[in-house]
Parts: sequence; structure tokens; C-alpha cells
Amino acid sequence: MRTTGTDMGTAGASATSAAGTGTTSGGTVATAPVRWLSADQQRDWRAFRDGTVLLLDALGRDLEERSGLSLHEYEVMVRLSEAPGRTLRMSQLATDIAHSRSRLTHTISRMESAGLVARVACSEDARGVNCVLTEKGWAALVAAAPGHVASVRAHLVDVLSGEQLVALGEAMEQVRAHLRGECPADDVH
Amino acid sequence: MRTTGTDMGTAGASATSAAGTGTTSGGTVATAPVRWLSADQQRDWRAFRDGTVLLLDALGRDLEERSGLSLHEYEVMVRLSEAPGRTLRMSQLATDIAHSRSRLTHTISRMESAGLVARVACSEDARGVNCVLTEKGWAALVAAAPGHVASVRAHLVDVLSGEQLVALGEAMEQVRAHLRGECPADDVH
DNA sequence: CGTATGTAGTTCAACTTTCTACTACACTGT
DNA sequence: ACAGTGTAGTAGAAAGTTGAACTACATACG
Repeated sequence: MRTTGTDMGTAGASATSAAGTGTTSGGTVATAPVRWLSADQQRDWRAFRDGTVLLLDALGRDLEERSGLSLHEYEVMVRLSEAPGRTLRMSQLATDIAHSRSRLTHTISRMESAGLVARVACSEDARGVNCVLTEKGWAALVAAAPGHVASVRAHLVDVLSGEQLVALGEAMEQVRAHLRGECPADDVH
Repeated sequence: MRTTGTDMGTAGASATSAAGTGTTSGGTVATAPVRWLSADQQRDWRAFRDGTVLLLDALGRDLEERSGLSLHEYEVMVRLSEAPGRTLRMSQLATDIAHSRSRLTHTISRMESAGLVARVACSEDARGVNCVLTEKGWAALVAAAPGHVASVRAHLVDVLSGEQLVALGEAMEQVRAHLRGECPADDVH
């Protein structure tokens, strides 16, 4: 029943009266009103944050234990496995899984050493590099998948009702689209 | 309208017929049936995964830019700010934010160098160390909060309807409780 | 008491991620 | 053909994270 904006980093009075937003410019002192979250919004946001962290953690640990793969490597392999020719450009892969180009280079280098993927020069664009899932990589993916699905079920899918999962999916799809800069109710393919 | 279990790491036939779950024991060959996700479940799970990654990314970037704080440091400060005496045991803090003890040690060391927190020996338990939010830390938090709230609003709260946010919160609370080993509808405080 | 086992926190080395160049090719316009 | 600008990918150092080993105190039990 508290109304004072706790959480989100600050308690009650001191927060509301404090500092500006910190936008680049350095002129005016006219600070924006700060729309704190309501108690309910805070509850939901926190549940989301904490739940998400724990979930990704658990999934990563399970996968690591059962297959020796990290969630990132797994994700790379999934995307490749679904691409035509089991091949994708590095940059495509990078944006798909939201990694920096540099990070992807390192990840792929490691995976290449492990024989899971291979790098092939790109014919249409001499700058480009195509990343291919090797037979070994495919095999690793096929071997890892059942355990991973079980894990996703155990920690997420089977924990929620069907409606809840749909609601979760829809909400996050909206968030995703928003962050990708896609039009709200747009199907850009 | 596909029924073959695509995604989740494997495509159609090859996956279903493949490998065991990989549980530690090495005796029987009786492989479990593998309950793949339905197309809808996959869609929702993927939206969740991708949306989450993008969201945490965006929030982290915003926070970093505006306040020079990482999401982890911010989280540490929030927990401390809400604790009695703005103080928590290292181990408590570690489990709260789901970090390994080692990781927390490093994080806190850095934050201590930055003057945001201080370490104080624990009187009741000579093994323990109490972590306190300093005045400077509090100030940094108060300064960072408005921008962070704005960010959470811009990328999550204001992107969803009220009902969606509640649904999201409730679903993830269930997931959280499940992973924390709490009883489904239990309030353990 | 005194040994055994458990918990709290740190340390060190290996590994991963980030940040900032840097090289090479592509496209645009003149 | 040839700057200028943009895109693709890599490289290396710095920063952060993980995991195992280690110290120190606590607790249980004979």
C-alpha cells in the first residue's frame, strides 16, 4: 500500500527531488518530471528481471552440463541449421543473435577450432565470410537438442499455463519488434 | 502449419530419431520420447528469448551511457539501498542477484575502488563481510534512477498494455519461484 | 574437547566479452 | 578512374566472468 516510489533505484522523497536525466546537452536546468513506476509496475518489472536472469542461468547450466555447449554456441548452431545450406554470413549471424561483430568473430573462431562450424569465403561479396555448420556441428546440435528442450519445458513452458505462455510470447514479441525498430503490428518478411 | 518439430535445435525427422538425453549414467539405451515444442510454443519461447536479450542489452547500454554504471552494479546498489542500514552480507547479495560468490567479490572490489560501496567486517559472524552503500553510492543511484526508469518505460512498460505487463510479471514470477524452489503459490517471507 | 563437515569469502588462472583500432572491399558521385 | 564514405570482418589489449583451490571461522557429533 505504499505510494512513495520505492525501488527502481531510489526510495521515496530523495529520489523524486533529485538529479536531471543526464541527456547530453548541458544547458537548461528544467528537469523532466520523472514518471516513476507504480508499485504494481515495479513488482512486474522486477519479477521479469529476476525470473529472466534465473531462467537463462538455469538453461545455460543445464545445456553446459549435458552437452558442453554454451547457450550462445547453441544459438549460433540453431540459426545456421535453419538457414539455407546451413550457411549464414557473419554479419547476419551477428545481428540475428544480437552479438557485436567482434564477439561473433571470437565465438566462431572457437567453434571453428572445435570443428562445429567452418568459414568459407563469400563469392558475391569479397569482404564477406560465410559460416557453415559442419556435419560435426549438426551432430552436436542434434545430440544437444532433446536435453535443451526438456530444460526449456522444465523451467518455463511446463511451469506456465498455455495462456500464460502465449501472453508472455506476445508481450515479448512486441518488445522485440519495438527494439528492432519494426512497426508495432508489422510483419516485415 | 508444419507439425515436424523444427527449431529448438533440430529439424524434423533426424532430431526425433536421434541421441539420448545424456544423463550421467551409462547403462540402458532406452531413450525418452522427447517432447518437442509445438510450433506455437516455439514461437513464444523464441520471442521471449530474443526479446529478453535485446531488452537487457538496450537497458544496459542506456544505463552505461547515461550513468557509467553497468546493470549489475546498479542492481547491487538497488538491493543495498533497500536493505536495513543500506547493508547486506556478501552472500546475501550474491544470492539476491544470482551471482557466483567469486563474481560478487570482483564486482564489489571494483565498486569499492570506485567508492560506491564499502566492506565492513561482520560482528555476528567472523567469516562474514558486510557490504554497505556509501553516500557516494547512494548519490550515484539517485542520479542514475530517473534515466533508468525512463529506459525501462521506453523499452518495456510503455510498450505493453497494462494487462500485458501484469501477465508478464505474473508469468515470470511463477518461473522465478519455481527456480528458487519456492512453493508455486507460496509467500515465503 | 577435538575431529569432521559445512559455510563465507577471497585468490589465481583460464576463458569470454568488450572496446578500439585496423585492413579490405563496395558503393556513390564526379 | 578515383576520392570519400560506408560495410565486413579481424586482431589485440583490457575488462569482466568462471571454476577450482584455499583460508578461516562455525557447527555438529562423538
